[in-house]
Amino acid sequence: MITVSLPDGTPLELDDGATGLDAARAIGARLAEAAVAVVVDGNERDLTRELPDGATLSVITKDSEPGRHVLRHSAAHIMAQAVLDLFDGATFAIGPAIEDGFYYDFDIGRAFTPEDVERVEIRMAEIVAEDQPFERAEISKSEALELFADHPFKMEIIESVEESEGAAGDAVSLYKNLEFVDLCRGPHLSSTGRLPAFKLLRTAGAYWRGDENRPQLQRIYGTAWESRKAQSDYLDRLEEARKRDHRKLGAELDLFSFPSELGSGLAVWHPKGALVRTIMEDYSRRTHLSHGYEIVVTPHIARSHLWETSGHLEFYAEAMYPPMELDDGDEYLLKPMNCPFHILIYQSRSRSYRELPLRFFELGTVYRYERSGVIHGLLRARGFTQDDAHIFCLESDLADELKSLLEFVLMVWSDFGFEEVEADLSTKPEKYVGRDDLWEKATEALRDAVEETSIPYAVAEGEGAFYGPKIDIHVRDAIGRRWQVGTLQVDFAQPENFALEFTSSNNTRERPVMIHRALMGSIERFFAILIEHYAGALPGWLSPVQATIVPVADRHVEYANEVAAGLRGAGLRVEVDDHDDTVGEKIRKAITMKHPAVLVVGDDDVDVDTAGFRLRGAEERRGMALAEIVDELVQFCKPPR
RNA sequence: GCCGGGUUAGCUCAGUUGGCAGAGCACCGCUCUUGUAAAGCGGAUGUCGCCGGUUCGAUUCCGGCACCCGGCUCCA
Repeated sequence: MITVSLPDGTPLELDDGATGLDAARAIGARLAEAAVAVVVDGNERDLTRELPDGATLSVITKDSEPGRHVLRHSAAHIMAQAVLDLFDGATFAIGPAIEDGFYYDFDIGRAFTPEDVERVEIRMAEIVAEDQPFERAEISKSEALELFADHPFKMEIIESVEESEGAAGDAVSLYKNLEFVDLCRGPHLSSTGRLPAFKLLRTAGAYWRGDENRPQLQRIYGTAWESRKAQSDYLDRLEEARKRDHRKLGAELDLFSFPSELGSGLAVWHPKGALVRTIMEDYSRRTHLSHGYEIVVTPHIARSHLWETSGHLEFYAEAMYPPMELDDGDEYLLKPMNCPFHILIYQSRSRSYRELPLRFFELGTVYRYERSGVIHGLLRARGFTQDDAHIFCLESDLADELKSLLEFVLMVWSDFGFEEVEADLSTKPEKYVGRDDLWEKATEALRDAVEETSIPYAVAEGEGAFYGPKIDIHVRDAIGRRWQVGTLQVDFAQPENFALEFTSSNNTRERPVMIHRALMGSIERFFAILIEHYAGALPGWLSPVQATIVPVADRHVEYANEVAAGLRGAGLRVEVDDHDDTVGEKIRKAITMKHPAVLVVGDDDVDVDTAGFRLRGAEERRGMALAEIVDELVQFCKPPR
C-alpha cells in the first residue's frame, strides 16, 4: 500500500502501483470522469503514471484552466497527427496550448487551403473516435535526434531542451499514439477519445521561433473545450466581440471611415464621431488645466536636424514617413512624437528651479509609418492624436510627479467607465540611448511610484522606449479584454541630447528630468476602445445624440420641435425624427443608433406638456411631464467632471 | 514587411465551362397619419477596386498595384 495526501491534508491509501486515475476513482467516480491530469508534489503528471508513496496529490479537472490547457495541448497533438497523416513530406515544429485554444506550426511546402483545414478537422474527429491512448516514453537526446531526423525543427528543439523542460539529465520525453510520436513534456489526456470538443478556426503564416529572419511556417489555430456547451459559449463570445468591433460600429453609427483614397491607416471623422471626439478632447483639456498643465500647440513637421538631435532618426526612422526635400536641400519630417517640440518651448528662455515642474500638454497629432500588415482601424492607425504631455522637473520631484500621474490616470479611466487598471513596467531595451545608471534610477522611480498605488503591475523586460523605461497602463473592458492605453516614460536622455538646463537655488546650472506621458494614449485608439467597451452605446455625456423625439403623426411635429427646443435649452443634444415612418420604426432606428433616450409625443401630450419617455435601460413611461424628463435626462447625461 | 483570404449598388452578399449584372436592406416617389424594436405599392441605383495583358469578346483567365480581413513580426 502507498499513502498520498490530498490538498486538504487528508491521507488516501492506495494499492502499490496505483496511478493518478486510481486515486481520482478512489475519491469519486465523477472526479475520475472529469480528471485530465494530476499534480504530484507540484508537478503536472499524466493520469496513467504511477504515484510515488508519500506524495501530495491534487487532481486537475477538465473544467479548470490547467485542465483546459491539458486538453488543448492534446488537441494540438491530434492536429499534428492528422496533418502528418494527410500531407506527404509534412514536417512539424511547435504546437502549444494558448489562451482559449491551441495552434501548431507546420511546413507542408505550401499554405493550407480552407479545404485542407476541413480535411484536417475531419481526420482529427476520426482520431478522437478511435480513442487512441497517449503513451509517454523517455529517450536520450541522441536517440531523439535520430527519431526526428526528418524533422529539422524538432531537432532544433531537442538540442535546445533544458533540463527544466524535459525529463531528467540527457533524456527528453515523448508522447505516442499509434505511429504518431511527438516530443513533449506533457501531461496529456489518457487517450484521444477524452477530447470533448474542438474546432479549427484559422490559418496563418508564422515565423519559426517568432523571428522574421527565419523561415515562415504555416500555423493552424484551433480551440478545444471541456464540453460542447463550453465551446459554443466561447464561439458566442467571439461573435459578441465581432459585434462590438469598432470598425463595424463606426460605419453603422456613422462615426468615421477610412477612405482608401487617403491611404491605409488614415481616418476621416464624420459629424457624429467628430462630436464625440470633441467632447473627449474638451474633457482632456479641462482636466489637464485643472491638474497644473499648460496647453501648448506645435506644428506637424520639422526639419530633419531636430530629429537628429532627438535621436529619432537613429532609433525611430523606420516608423517615420520619408522626408520631404526642399529645393535648398533642407529636409522636413512629419512628426511621430511631440516631445522635441515641447523641449523647444522649454528652451525658448532660461528656466529657474522656481517654475519646475513645468507641464506642457498638447493634443498632438502625430504620423507614424506603421508597417502595412499591422494597421487595424482606429486601434492602430498611421495618423493619430495623443493626449500628450511632457513634464520637466527636478530629479527629486520625480517620485511625486509619477505618483500624482498615476492618480490622474485612474481618475480618467474611472470617468470613462473603466475600473480595472493594470500596469506593465518596461525596462531597458536592446537599442537604447543614455547612461546605464540613469536607466537604473528611472526604472526604480517608476517601480516605487507604481508600488505606492493600488495598481497591480508586471515587469516587461526589455520593452522600454529607446530613451527611457516606462509604465504602460492597461484597462479591461466589459468583456474582459485587456487594452494597452496610456504610458508614462521617464527620460534622462532627451534632456542630455538637447542640453536642457535650469538655474538651481544655488545659482548652478542643472539638468531637468523629463517625463513623457499620455493618459488616453491616442484619442483614436481610446475612442475605439470606448466603442467596443460600450458596444456603441456610449454613456449619456458622450452620446452624439442624447435624445430622439418621435412625433406620432405629422400634426405633432410642431410640438415635437417645441419639446426639442426645450431640451436643447437645457444643454441636451436632440434630434426630431419627422420621417414618414411608423412610430415603431422610428423607435427602432433610435435604439439601433444607440441614442440613450426616446421621447414619443402625440395627441395626449400636446396640450399638457408631456411625452412618452424611454430611457436606455428603463421601462417606457407615458405622459411624463417635460420638466421631469429634462431633469432626469440632464442628470443621465451629466459629465463626470 | 511576411503568409493566407478578399474587393460586385450606400450596406450585407449571390453570380462557372468568358457572351449586355442580381437579391434583401437603405435611398427616392405615392398611399397610409400612425402611441413604443421593421406599414403597403412603385422606382432609380453599378467604370463588377485600379492599370496592363490574353481573347472576336473579360466581373469571370493571367500579371502588377491599391485597399480591406485573419495571423506573424512590430506597436499608442
